[in-house]
Amino acid sequence: MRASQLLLSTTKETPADAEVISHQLMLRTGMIRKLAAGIYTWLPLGLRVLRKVEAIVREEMNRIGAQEVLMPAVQPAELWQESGRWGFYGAELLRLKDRHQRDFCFGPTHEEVITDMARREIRSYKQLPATFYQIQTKFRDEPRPRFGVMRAREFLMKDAYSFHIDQASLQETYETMHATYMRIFARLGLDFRAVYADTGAIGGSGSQEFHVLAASGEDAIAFSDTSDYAANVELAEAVTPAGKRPEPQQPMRTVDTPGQHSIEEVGGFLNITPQQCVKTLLVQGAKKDEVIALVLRGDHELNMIKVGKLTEVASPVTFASNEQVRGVAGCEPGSLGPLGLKIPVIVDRAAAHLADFVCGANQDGKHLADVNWGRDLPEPLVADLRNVVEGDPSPDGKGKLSIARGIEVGHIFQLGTKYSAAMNAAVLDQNGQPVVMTMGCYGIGVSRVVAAAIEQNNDERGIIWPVAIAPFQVALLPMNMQKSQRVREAAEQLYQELQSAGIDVLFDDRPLRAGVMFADIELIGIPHRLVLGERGLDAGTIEYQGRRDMESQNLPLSSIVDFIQSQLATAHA
RNA sequence: CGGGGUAUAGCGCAGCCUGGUAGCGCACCUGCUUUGGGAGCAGGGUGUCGGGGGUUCGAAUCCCUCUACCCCGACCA
Repeated sequence: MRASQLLLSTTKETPADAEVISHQLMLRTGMIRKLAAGIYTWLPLGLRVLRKVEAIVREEMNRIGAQEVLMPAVQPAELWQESGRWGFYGAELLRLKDRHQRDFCFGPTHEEVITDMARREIRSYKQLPATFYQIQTKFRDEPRPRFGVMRAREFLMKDAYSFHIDQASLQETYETMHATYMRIFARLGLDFRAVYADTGAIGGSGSQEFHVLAASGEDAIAFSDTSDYAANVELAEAVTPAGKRPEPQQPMRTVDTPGQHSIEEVGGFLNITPQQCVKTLLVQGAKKDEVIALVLRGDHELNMIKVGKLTEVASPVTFASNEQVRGVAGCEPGSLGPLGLKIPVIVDRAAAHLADFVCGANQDGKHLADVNWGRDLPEPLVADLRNVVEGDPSPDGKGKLSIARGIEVGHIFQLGTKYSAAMNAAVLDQNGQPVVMTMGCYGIGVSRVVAAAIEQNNDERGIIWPVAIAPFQVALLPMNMQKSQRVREAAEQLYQELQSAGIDVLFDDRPLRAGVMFADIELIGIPHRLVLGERGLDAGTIEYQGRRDMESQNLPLSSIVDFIQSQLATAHA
């Protein structure tokens, strides 16, 4: 494509409201423009990238025999009432009324529509298993859209749904899909991890997320340094510490800690580490007006997902008010401790493994030291309450955990019969008996992938696209083409040759100074750059520089097309 | 939803406190020069100062109100 015919709206300045680098660069390069909060127009440059991501996803879906469909964005309320989600989904569901005052929603996901389609079209077990997918615009009325297309309200998603006669068949397709996702994200050129995950609002049993690793990621993921175990920190189990709990060494004593509240303050004051302290948090119980105490080691963080699943605790997890704390313990939150509380106390595995620890005395300005379970207070009720931390043993027993940040770009679920049972989607089995179909669902955030790729691949000059999804593979920059007939002719000829070789080339034929061209091409992140000038023509050479290269190199003009092809082939290997 | 903030040219901002002329940089248009790393000179304003109401002789500026957007906490691809 000729740059003179491309709407190339690059800017030097960064828009004030863009927080993360991918959002800034997508705006500066002119890939997207905001129309409203969380709603974006894809300009030509951005759409080229989006289409390339789509193409790879589509190819890989087709390769495993998934069939492409296109379902409506606007869906009738009846289907959602049937599945029970019209009431359950909440404010995130954008609801509409038509002129007859009938209720509709703009689809945030398509389990209902596909299940309805399947129950009408699929009659026999002989038609199973079957997988359908679409690449389509979704709308989720996020409470807080941010980071550009990373967390938009309107976004492009590939969603696939599989139907099965039984769990074994689902398991098979789920594993195929897992392998396909691995291929897709590898082909996209991304550094990613598949991790075990919570199932959230979609529901179902088994579930894995695919995360692009990036420091700005909104999720924390834990993975083993020796096995392939990886899980979202929300889910990763903090295992019971190895070995026996140490024996008590010292008698319990009360210490004055005037004005010391936080673990850091108390630890600093008593000259001990946070690992020797426990902290006590009070949350609302599952029963009305009940308060539950949770005890963690001082250096650990509460995991709201794990705690929310405890039968004793109200979900979502809500902290007790200061009034409730005073009512229960007779002190401020900073002096809470597990001794003598008249409410249920649940202790994290690591905290339960401590001996001679420090805790609040339930009396302002005082703490207890050298406290021991089973001696100074009863043996506790123990549960996994905390987020895993760097260095924790891996739950699979192999190696230690590392923590990394990730951007969730894909999620695969084993749904079971959650929707098919609610909507009575059944087929006849060998015996002519109706059997409710078992389902799986599989999503990829196509527009989010674009942002994630930038988040992972950029430098101070701009984006560095993986070749597979770059808007153009090669940029051809003629120097001073307006003045030099020779450069013009050579550039036009090379442009034709590159195109004939099937290379996606951006020919910068704009009448601009060299510096402007260089800056633009680097900003928009084209992986390979060719610079053609008088000097090179005299020597029969052309200047080549990869986007990540420090230096350019002069190569023979006669074989440059072959050279570029070999570069592109290497990138795909 | 809870808490905080912003709204002035396409973008980034000043002006507001102390009411009186609409301003700067970038971008954009015209001309000349320049031409391998975001050029220089000269000329050009493209604006409902977010909307509505009020105070005033006079409002970007003061008051009321509405809206939109952004940031910090509970969700998701």
